[in-house]
Amino acid sequence: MPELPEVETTRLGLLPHVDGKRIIRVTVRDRRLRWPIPATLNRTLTGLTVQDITRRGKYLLWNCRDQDAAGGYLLCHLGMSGTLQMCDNPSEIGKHDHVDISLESGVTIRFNDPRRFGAMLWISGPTPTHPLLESLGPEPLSADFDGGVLYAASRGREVSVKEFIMNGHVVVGVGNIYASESLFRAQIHPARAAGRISRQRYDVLAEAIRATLARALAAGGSSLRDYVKADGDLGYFQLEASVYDREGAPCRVCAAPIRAMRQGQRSTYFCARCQR
DNA sequence: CGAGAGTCCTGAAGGC
DNA sequence: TGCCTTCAGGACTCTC
Repeated sequence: MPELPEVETTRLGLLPHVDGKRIIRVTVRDRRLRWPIPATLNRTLTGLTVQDITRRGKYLLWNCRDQDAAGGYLLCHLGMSGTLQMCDNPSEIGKHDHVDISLESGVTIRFNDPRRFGAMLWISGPTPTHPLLESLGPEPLSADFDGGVLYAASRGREVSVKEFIMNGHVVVGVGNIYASESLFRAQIHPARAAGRISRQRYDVLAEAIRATLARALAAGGSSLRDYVKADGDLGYFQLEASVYDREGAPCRVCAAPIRAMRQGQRSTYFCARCQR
């Protein structure tokens, strides 16, 4: 379940292997993802050089150009089970190996996605303009993100603060795990209505989100199950969760049992004593 | 516009 | 051992 730190870790892992390299072939074995992979992807990408990979939220954007700077962006989303990694043995095809991107250097990058919640789309043109990217909120680790942003966006909203911060139109990259962890750090009860939280508390929450994501990023991306880094090493990091998946276990601060509940079809974990 | 539910999918885990 | 059910999760899409 890649969250933002895992996506960023993937980006950083791939970059040195693809930056400035020419694509010689794209093999699409199974077009079925969140949306169908464009049938023309191989024809579109072959011959282009990867100029850069950037990230917007959990979307990776491969800037691919020819010598006249024509081209566009390959948009990738890992969904919840997708991996983009260096492929040591491209002749060995495994289950759910959807796409191979072969570079002139001999490197092959493989996209595998068992649950097919991921995406691989093509954006033609000089800028990464796409409906999926249009109304996204700020990057949580950028200077554009602070308590003021959360406060302003939350006025009049009855939705719970936990669902609010998971909304990509409010702030990008806060998934289910880090939403619970950030709220614990900020000592805010996850069921509290977003519109009834003070500016001061949003300052604390914004900092908690930033710190939680930055810590996970520094640890090399986290996952609790099946995440694998771009270079193929297991991305498990034993950065311990404060509340996530710890129902019944003692709060690391006050020892009260961690509680679980459902919010918007998602599991939430919290300490009823620490979080108000 | 906001809120809430539905949807896609596979694999792991739990119950019997 | 094996089948069946449930759950997990990102985020778009639909309905009210």
